[in-house]
Amino acid sequence: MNNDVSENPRTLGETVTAEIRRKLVEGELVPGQRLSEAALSESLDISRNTLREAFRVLTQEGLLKHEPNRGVFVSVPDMASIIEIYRARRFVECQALAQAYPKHPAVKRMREAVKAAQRSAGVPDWGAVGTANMAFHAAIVELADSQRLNTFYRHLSAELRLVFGLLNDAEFLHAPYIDMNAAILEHLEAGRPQDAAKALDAYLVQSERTILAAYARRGS
Amino acid sequence: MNNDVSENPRTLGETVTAEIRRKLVEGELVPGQRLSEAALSESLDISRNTLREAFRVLTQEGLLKHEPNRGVFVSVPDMASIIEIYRARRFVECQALAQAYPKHPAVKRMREAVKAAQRSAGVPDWGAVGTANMAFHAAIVELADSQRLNTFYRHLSAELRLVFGLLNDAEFLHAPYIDMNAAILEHLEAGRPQDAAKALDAYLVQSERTILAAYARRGS
DNA sequence: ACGCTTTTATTGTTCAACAATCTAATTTGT
DNA sequence: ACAAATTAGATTGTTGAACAATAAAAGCGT
Repeated sequence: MNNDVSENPRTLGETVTAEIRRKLVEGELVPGQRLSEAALSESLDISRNTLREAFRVLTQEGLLKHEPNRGVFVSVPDMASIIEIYRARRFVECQALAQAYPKHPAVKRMREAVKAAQRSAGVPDWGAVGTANMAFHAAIVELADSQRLNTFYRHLSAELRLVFGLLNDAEFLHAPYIDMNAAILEHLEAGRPQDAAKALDAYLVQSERTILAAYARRGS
Repeated sequence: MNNDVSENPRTLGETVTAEIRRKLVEGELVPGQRLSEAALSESLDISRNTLREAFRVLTQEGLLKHEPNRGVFVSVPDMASIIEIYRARRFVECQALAQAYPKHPAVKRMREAVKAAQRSAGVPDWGAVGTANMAFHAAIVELADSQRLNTFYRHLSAELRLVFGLLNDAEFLHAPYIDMNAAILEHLEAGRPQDAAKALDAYLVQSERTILAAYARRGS
């Protein structure tokens, strides 16, 4: 069906969609915020119609919420969403890892992500650590060799970054997991995908707990 | 994040999106067909801008393909897509079934789908059998208790219906699977989710082969 | 038949307008 | 003062027309 995932944005609409998406995942637009068509279209120097097309795409991706006749808002992740996202993550990632072929090309990307995370942790640059961490998990999903699953996971990740934006310090969110990722990779490369999946599951359970706790006491 | 899946279409744009989606999955619009903005907007009696918003949504769902400056086309499933879709189906469905709780509410929906399929097979109404069959598999995914996975699977299903539209007789596509579904359900209800998952995997492998074969000799 | 220009049709994008609807302020009744 | 009803204001929903940008088709000379 030739659905290329995201080739070079060609049209203005695609460009602006990517731009708004960036602002969303980088926290420039915060959850709950209402995105006025008039204001945003003017600030981006595009027409309302073009902006509305971008809104539809990003709403479909779960980053925006459209309330008819009221406007579009940046999605506000609640606890249920966080639990939901992690449930889906465990579902997809663990299964992908458990049935992985240890010499799959994506393993190389996992390895590089681990190294990048360790490097950035030494600087330290926790933002970069977070990025590397997400690349690691995206690579895990790639093990399943499914374009559609990859796209699905990308949307999950983007929603999760919305959650991160709600929290503050990224350090304790990512720091503990560098070693766990390394261990998971080791299991996989040693031909023990089941152990890798088990370690990943533990990772995700702990991560979910940490995020939920941070979410519960956010703002303090 | 409150992303309601598909409440009653309120705005015209949402209504027309649903209408075009229906035409796509019901085969009224066939793969490869180009959807002219001028023609379609006039036939639906809506403006081009509203139509374009609908196009963006349906493109995101994988039903349409957007080629900048050329137009939007109904996605043309090729063999690679079929294989991809089935890979994702096996991934999601088998995992959902394997870890299912035998008393999950979705089991009831599975049971009803099986009964509906058997009833329609007696009529016979193979279109209805196909619909019931898809409901059965959607219910399997519901076992995983993930809204996001459900949405993902709904998109997979819609793409698959595009494939069906490419083929002709629906009978042999669905008829053999009524009993297999019943067997899967029995395994699950008897508390043998692993066996159910195994049977489902066999089901999907066979279904994929059948579809691919029919696809290869389509038009004959 | 081939490569090149020109024409034509379609999409991309904007703008202005108005209808429909929500929100907030104001008025009104008690 | 307070609640309900009304009004006014702002925003979204939708349209139609317009023009620019691009791609497909047609023409043309060789």
